[in-house]
Amino acid sequence: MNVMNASPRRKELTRLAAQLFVQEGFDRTTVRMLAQEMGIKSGSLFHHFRDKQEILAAVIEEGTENALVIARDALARCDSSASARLHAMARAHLETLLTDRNAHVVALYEWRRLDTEARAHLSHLRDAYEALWEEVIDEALAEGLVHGDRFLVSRFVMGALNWTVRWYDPEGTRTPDELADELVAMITRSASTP
Amino acid sequence: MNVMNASPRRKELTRLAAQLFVQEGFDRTTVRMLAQEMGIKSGSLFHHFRDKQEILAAVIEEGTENALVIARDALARCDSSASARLHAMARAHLETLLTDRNAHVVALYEWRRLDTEARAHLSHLRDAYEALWEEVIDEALAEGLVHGDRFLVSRFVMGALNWTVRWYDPEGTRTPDELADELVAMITRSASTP
DNA sequence: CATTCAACCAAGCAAGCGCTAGTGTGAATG
DNA sequence: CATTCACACTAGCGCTTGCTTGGTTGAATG
Repeated sequence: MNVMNASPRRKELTRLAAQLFVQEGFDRTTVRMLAQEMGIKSGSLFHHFRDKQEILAAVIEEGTENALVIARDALARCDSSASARLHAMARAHLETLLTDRNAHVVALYEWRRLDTEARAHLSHLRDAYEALWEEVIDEALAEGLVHGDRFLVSRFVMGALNWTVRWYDPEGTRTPDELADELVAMITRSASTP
Repeated sequence: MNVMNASPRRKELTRLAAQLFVQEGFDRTTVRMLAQEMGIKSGSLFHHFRDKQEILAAVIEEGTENALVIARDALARCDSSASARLHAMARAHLETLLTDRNAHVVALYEWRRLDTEARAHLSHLRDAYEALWEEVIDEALAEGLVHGDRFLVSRFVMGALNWTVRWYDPEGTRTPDELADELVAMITRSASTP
């Protein structure tokens, strides 16, 4: 078996699995469907993954790790004003969400299908990502850019952003960046009225 | 068979099904599990519902119809200012979402499992509900209570509200009404700065 | 040139799935 | 009193599921 490593083949298989999981949902995606999409037989699948659950974990892990990297990069690259950082974070969030869409839809919708150990491991990744958000929100609150409870604000913002995977049309007129800016504008116009 | 009617027995079974669908997900919930939860044998289930799909449709239909009724009542009961209507709509949304939680979680997460005809029928219900939202948002925009694109604003707001089912704790300190008011406050403080 | 090894396949098992067929009730209806 | 009806049961059919087993490749390694 070839578990626990990150061979290029495994990465490619993970990408294909993400697509199928989005199309059909995790439970309705059979190992035979996965194998066919990958151009192999169903038995061969278990050379790369211990079981079906591990494929799901691999998909979610990849997506969340990417999100973390992109968000950290974006924050490191922008200047240190609360406004710039808030914009950067929102843009980074939508960028990952909509370009690496499959993995994130799976993470959002199939999280509960993870078994206990996988969930424990991935929870840390997700928490690290959400910590970035709360940090940025804290700065925005401190500068009076937004008002309200830090917990509530970050949940509302993440809700609004994550919901976009349900309606956003990449062929439409708006870019993800414009979307992010509009949301930030919606919640920060209150800045000048204390 | 007893399909297409709304016997009290069927209503009760639908409520139980909603709970199981939330706990396990639609696909992982077997007809045998449903039957056991209902205190009957699996075969008897098909006296009340044509097939498993119809149980899902029943769950979602009930939830959406309730949401419509509650939202219309709330709008009819408040005064006609844009602010009052916006608050009423947000409160009504969270009230249904969090008290009739099971049905709505199913509607949000298992929508794609509906077959074509059921989806067509339920789409109308959902559209009617979303139309209420856009109406209220339009009024808020007209009065300068919020700014931005009507389409975007309503999507962002619904995203923020629907996301609450993922983190809201009914045992916590905040009531749904307070939550709704805080969200409205977050996006309307911009009113006095044109 | 022998060995190793990742990658694959063919075949199939045991369990579980949605659903059906046929039957038995006790209460309401005519 | 005969009939109907809603509701439940038993038994199981036909199929799909995730996964295992044992064996075959063709390229890389020493």
